Amino acid sequence: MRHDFADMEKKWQRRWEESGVFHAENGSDKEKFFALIEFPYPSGAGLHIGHPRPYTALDIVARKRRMQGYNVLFPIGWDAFGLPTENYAIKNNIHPREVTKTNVARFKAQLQAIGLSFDWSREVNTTDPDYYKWTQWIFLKMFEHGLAYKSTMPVNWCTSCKCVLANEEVVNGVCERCGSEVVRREKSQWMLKITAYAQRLIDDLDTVDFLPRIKAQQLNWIGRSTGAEVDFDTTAGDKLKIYTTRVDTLFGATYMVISPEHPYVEKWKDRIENYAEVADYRYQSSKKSDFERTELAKDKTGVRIAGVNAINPANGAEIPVFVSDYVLMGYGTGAIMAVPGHDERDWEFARKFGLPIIEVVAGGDVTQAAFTDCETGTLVNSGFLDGMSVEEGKAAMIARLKAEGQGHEKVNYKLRDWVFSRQRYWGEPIPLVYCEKCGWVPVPENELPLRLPEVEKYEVTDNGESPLANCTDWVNTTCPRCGAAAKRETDTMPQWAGSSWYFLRYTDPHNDKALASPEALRYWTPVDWYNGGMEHTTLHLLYSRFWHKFLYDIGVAPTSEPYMKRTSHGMILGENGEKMSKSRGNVINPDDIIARYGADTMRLYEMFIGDFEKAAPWSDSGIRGCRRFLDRIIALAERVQEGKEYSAANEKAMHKTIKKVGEDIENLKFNTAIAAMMSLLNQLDEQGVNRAEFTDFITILNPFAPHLTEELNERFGGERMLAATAWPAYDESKTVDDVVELAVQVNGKLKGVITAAKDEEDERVLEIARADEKVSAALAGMQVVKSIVIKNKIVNFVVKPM
RNA sequence: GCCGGUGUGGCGGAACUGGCAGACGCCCGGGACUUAAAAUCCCGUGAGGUAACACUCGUACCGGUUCGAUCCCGGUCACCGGCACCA
Repeated sequence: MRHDFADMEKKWQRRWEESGVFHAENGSDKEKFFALIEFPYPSGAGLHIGHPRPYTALDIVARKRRMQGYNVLFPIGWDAFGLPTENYAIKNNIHPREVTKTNVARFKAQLQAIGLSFDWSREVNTTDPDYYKWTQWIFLKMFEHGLAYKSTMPVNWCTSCKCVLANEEVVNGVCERCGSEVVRREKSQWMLKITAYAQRLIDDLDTVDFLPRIKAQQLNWIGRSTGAEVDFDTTAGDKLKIYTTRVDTLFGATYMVISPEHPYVEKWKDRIENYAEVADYRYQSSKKSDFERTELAKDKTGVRIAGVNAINPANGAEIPVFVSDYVLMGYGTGAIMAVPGHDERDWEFARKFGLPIIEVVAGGDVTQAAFTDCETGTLVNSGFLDGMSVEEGKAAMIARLKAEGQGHEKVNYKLRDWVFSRQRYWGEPIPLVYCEKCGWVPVPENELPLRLPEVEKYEVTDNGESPLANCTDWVNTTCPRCGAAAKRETDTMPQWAGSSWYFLRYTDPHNDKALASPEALRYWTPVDWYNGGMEHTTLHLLYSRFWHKFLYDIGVAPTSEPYMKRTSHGMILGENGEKMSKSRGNVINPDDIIARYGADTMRLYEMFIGDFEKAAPWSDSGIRGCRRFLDRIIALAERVQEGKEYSAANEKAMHKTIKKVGEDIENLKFNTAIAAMMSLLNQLDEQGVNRAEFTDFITILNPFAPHLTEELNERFGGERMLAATAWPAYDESKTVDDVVELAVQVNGKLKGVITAAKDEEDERVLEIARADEKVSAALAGMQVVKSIVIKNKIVNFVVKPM
């Protein structure tokens, strides 16, 4: 029999859509299950072969849960604002809206061809004004609550995109998107105060089921450290506040360093004897990009501030103050005490500038290298701390500083506030108006969405302003508060905005009164299972957790965490084991694969290709094995014996496989689930199969290869679609064998395999084992010192020569 | 440097968290069917060794614990991912 996969697959995709079997139901009293995949950015390149891997995985989970009676929400949408679309639009002179429309249509057709069980009636698009109305609304709420603020600060400026980037978007000093150089620039930006949520973002990780490596990466990114702030008196008559994690080494502080951007450079201007030199150093540093500043890190630079010294509060010593760009303004207080004996950077700096190095923790040789071990050292040369461990020393020093009003404990985070402005066209307009009299005033809620105006050109203006700045009709408005002439904010939001809350919209996507109704949110959220790429761990995943916590705080979201469970998939690599890319010429196009093998085969292969969580190279011959598997099932269908008798062997295999496939799906072990079904096919092929057995088989295969299994089910007169059929139950007692094989070892070396009844008495098992020919040969002339029987598994005779 | 992970046949990968290493698939070899090829089906396939058995070795490397280690412990090496002048 020949199968026209293309027609057959289209037919079932149509049937599913017409029947609405995959529609999630609001207001149901069934138990819900919310499965979520990261909605794609509809790029011009079309769907990548990597997309279907996570999509199919959660599709399998969703299909199975539906068959198990859950009310399943498995939605899809488009994360469609963003630079690539805008750049393409500029280059080809097409409106970004049109580009988006085209790309979405293409993506949609491609996704539908895979047979994913999305509820297409809930499709969302971040560029739809009915959607971004609520993105703007959330921003305004944050503004109201003081979490959105404007700040002039050094920002990452991509020289090619002509756009500000968040720290997260700068990778190794270059733009994550285009790879161009990123420099620092002073700009006035909208910021979101994610740092206010740092501790909660850490703490609540304990309440969710994320892969350990995801939690570890988030913790790392947030970068909490516990230390102390200490005030140093200065000869300028003021106090210089520093942050340190090693207060125990205070006696070893022999100089201070402040960042070039530190405000004291200006504050002390009149006292600094070499101000010109200091100012020049500051200017030189400001010209360096972050990349240069860190890459050239090995060689420390700096300038001593002549005319101001600091007093070490531990011992009253007067110590010099330097400016150096190895101290960053953005972390701690922008100033440090330098303890060259016990900090590598300080040690290098001290060496270069000939500064004293004092050992205050014994255990190393500070003339050779900084001794940074906190576990083993004992404090020395430290007055009242002498003899203490590092930990004891910290506590004692903090107590004393507190008593003297010179310092206190302090927790710091590496996490910075989120730079939220983009000088670009294709993003959500920031709904604020600047009035000379009233300052920043929100656009009234009833005027949302604040739509993107039509403009002629999307290019950034030469001075780095958003293209919206040229749109004077739109920019010039009146103040919502006082009615005076005012100007709109012309920056737009970053791509991360729309994706920070999209999953909430799915619960009630057409609501025009709220981002979603409280009932829908209460029923559907949190997301039960969210799968996505590791590359989003510190960006999207953290941002959306932050937004969700805020929505929780203002009573919109019912839970403080958005996602109960987060898993991650590995990339699909090219056949040569390298990352797929046009330049490497190893790109596989999903359209071609579907045309050649069918969607079921592609689904199956992407699940069989390897460990779901790890990267795996594509293999053209590997996928043929999966197609062969389906062909063999079609062949087996021809040989189904109506009314074939009950077969104990088949029954056992069935129950075992149903159990294994069910469990493997829940554990992301799709590869072994498929292997188990391949084994089952081998068994049924040999033993013959009756209709009931065959039906159970295609039912558990249905989530993996939904089209073919529906077709076969229909051919066998199945009354309803497999998609609407119950997931088969298994009988635990029928998954266990009543006769088991045991390996028999002599001194740990395998000598033979015996069969015995399950849970057979140890004595009897030993008897059978001794009777085995090879075993008895191995035991001949030996004295058995010990006999070990592990139930249903193994027998081991420990022997020595007689 | 810090954090996380990985290392198993020619290849992708299995192995109930201490119990027959290599499931399942790919590739490859042999055979059947065919005028022939493709497709399909059957057999074989970790390495050494043997006429065939036997036997020996084998989960990156070295050592340890154990009746028994891919799994646990100590050390070494290699690779991948994240962070990184964060005091």
